Amino acid sequence: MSRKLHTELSKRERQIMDVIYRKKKATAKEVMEKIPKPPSYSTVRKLLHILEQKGFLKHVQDGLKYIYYPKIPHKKAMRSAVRQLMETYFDNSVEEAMTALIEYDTGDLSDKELDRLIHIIEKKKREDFK
Amino acid sequence: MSRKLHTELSKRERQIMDVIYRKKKATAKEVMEKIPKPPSYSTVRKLLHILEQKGFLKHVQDGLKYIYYPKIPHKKAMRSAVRQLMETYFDNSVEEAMTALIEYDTGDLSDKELDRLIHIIEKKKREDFK
DNA sequence: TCACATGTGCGACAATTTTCGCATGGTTGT
DNA sequence: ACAACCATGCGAAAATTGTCGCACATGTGA
Repeated sequence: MSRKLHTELSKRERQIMDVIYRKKKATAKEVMEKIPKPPSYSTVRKLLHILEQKGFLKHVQDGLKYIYYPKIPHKKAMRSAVRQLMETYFDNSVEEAMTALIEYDTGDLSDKELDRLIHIIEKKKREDFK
Repeated sequence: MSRKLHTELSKRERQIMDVIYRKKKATAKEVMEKIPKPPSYSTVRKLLHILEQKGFLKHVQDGLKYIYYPKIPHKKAMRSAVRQLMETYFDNSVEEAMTALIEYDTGDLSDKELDRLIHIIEKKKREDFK
């Protein structure tokens, strides 16, 4: 049932899913506000409805309105997106992806955080020994 | 001219671009073979043509056939994809992304490579001092 | 209780995407 | 020279996606 999030959605559908994964949850109104070149409220609602039918979203009623949540959990969707990216741009090389990530840094990676990253890697090293 | 690769393509178009970024270059036939639930050869060629018109691909003639290349260079497209992923799933936290990456590792990250990663980070640390 | 604001559901139309088949043209081997 | 093969280009139809407006429901406050 859990279809392929990253190859089976249309343009608008993906934009909406992205918003919801970013915000963790959202109402139709919020989605509309976050979408590039937003269509009408009506349209956004329709798309949300369709995404729910397709099994990518679920909703909870909150007073009058619906709050939409991803049906595929954040972590699982993230993993699938990472795999997709790794395959497409990094030929599955973790090292290359790492390097790109460090370069991605927009200047807010503090010294302390860099140290923490080193720790993470060292921990991984030790784990691999077992 | 260089449109937004990751929000402005249709489903099939993205599938095709993904194949080409993976393989660095490809003929219509190769693309067809790599695509999920492939349509006819004819269709793939048409899509390639459209993508070229839209400015996402260019081709070079090789004897009879066309070899397609991405017009937006691999590195630039990669950065844009990484940014997109970082925003959607990691709230722009490099540290969290790192952790996910290390977990992604399927066991082929050798000790030596882990050391190299540490070096990369330390280099970054030193650079930041300037 | 009645206007009003804020929601949803749905049907119908518009636009875009996706598909394919057919015409055509260059290459190769005989 | 001419099949047979491989490739491209293009037009038109089918399928999907995207859009919106209208009808209806619920909560709110004068």
